[in-house]
Amino acid sequence: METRVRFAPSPTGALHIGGGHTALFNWLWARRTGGSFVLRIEDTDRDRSTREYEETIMSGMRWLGLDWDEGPDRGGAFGPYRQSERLSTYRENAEKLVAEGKAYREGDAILYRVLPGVELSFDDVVYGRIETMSDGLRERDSDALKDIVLIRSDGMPTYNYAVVIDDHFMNITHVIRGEDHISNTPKQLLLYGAFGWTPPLFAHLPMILGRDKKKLSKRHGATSVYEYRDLGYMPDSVFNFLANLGWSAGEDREIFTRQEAARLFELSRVTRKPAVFDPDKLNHINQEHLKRLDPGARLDLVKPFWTEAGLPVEKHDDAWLADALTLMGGRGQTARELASFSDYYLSFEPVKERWKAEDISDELRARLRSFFSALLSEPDWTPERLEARARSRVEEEGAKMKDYAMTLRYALTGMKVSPGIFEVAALLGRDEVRRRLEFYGFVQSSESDNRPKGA
RNA sequence: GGUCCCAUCGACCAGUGGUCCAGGUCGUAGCCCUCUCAAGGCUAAAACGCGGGUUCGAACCCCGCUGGGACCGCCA
Repeated sequence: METRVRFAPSPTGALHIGGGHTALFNWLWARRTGGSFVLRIEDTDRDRSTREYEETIMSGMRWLGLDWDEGPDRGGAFGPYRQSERLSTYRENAEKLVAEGKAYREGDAILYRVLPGVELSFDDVVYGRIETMSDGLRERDSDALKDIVLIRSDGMPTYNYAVVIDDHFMNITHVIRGEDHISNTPKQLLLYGAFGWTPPLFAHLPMILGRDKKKLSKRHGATSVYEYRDLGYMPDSVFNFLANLGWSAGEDREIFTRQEAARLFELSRVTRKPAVFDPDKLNHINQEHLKRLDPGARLDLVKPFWTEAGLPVEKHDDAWLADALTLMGGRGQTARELASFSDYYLSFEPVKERWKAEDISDELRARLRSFFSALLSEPDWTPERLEARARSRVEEEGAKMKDYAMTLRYALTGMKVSPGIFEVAALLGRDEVRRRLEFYGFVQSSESDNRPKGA
């Protein structure tokens, strides 16, 4: 039988980390088994559900690379895929239970009568055997059994009822959802029993917690997947990171692509312990994915952040910019960081803002002038030659490389950290290096008139 | 209060009765490299919550305790 799984968010907000995690595991299982991934919108809460959120959730899923086979936007053989469009199905089936005496009306609502002594145990794919009785379905602080509302007074179905109807009629084989739904499962099982339907397999996923071990919420900072996109994380990284929460590929594999994960995924390897969301680990995973990117792709990723910072991206040639990013090496854990760490390639402005060359004595300035003019006169403008030239100068003077290299670094980048400064100088080109050094008074302006050959 | 779930380094995972004085990764610390910072290489500190069983033998099985968490809405 074909595997059919579903992700069923309610469109009352953006796609959150927890929802993304659930969607991801459903996707993984569908792809792993060659089955179908259904997107169903649970919009029975009229007050909070909007089409806009529905769209936001779908684009959040697309950003993560989670494509679905059936859904409100693309249809399918088991539609409609919005609960608000399935009202008649809910009503008809509830009426059936009323006719059989299993449910009753109360005003405009329909409630299912909970009988005591009904065994509601099930074998969870990840949690194993879970034993419960209908006797546990009580009202808070009460001994009375609580009947289950099927249809509300406003005509809308309740969550616990709608899921059962939908999962049944959509032929869902595996219900993969958060652990917070374990305690809803017995109620749903009761309804499957009432209809005489075979329930799907249930696989509950561990919760994702914040640093304080509490359920992830707004208090913990970024919680929607889009916030991570805006922070400069790659979808591949967020995917990879989320996949490692509650599951491991085994063989010490931690960094992988969606396709690799889909090939390796096993529901039986899902953990039961709630997992704490660790931003440091996400950073690391993002850095790994960033490193694996080819220069062109990395450039595409970083460009928007340069543009956002007001840097003149169009003034430079793509290949050159890609080289600059390659030179950045492993620096920067996100595209945003990488963009900010590399601004000096695109413009001298931020450099000037960061560094004023204030604490340079006249004596030092004189030495720097002589050093930098020697450097600028180097005919072969390559990192190797520049460094060799600098070294011999340093040796002659009995000075330290650090003194000159750091000043050069400040003058070219305005930062105290950067890639090898001779590499940076080589890439920037002789003219640009001269311009920056002149600005700080480390080179006589007149020198630009008798510049050496090859400039 | 009731029902249910969980319990390995600070964090994420590995581990399914002996090969575990517990392994990998992030983070942390140190060293190497070095013009700086990353990256890279090397090293270190760091955990089976507690108590009982079962067994020749338990991180792995059972019970209790403790500690976390979820749910108990005409929200989903």
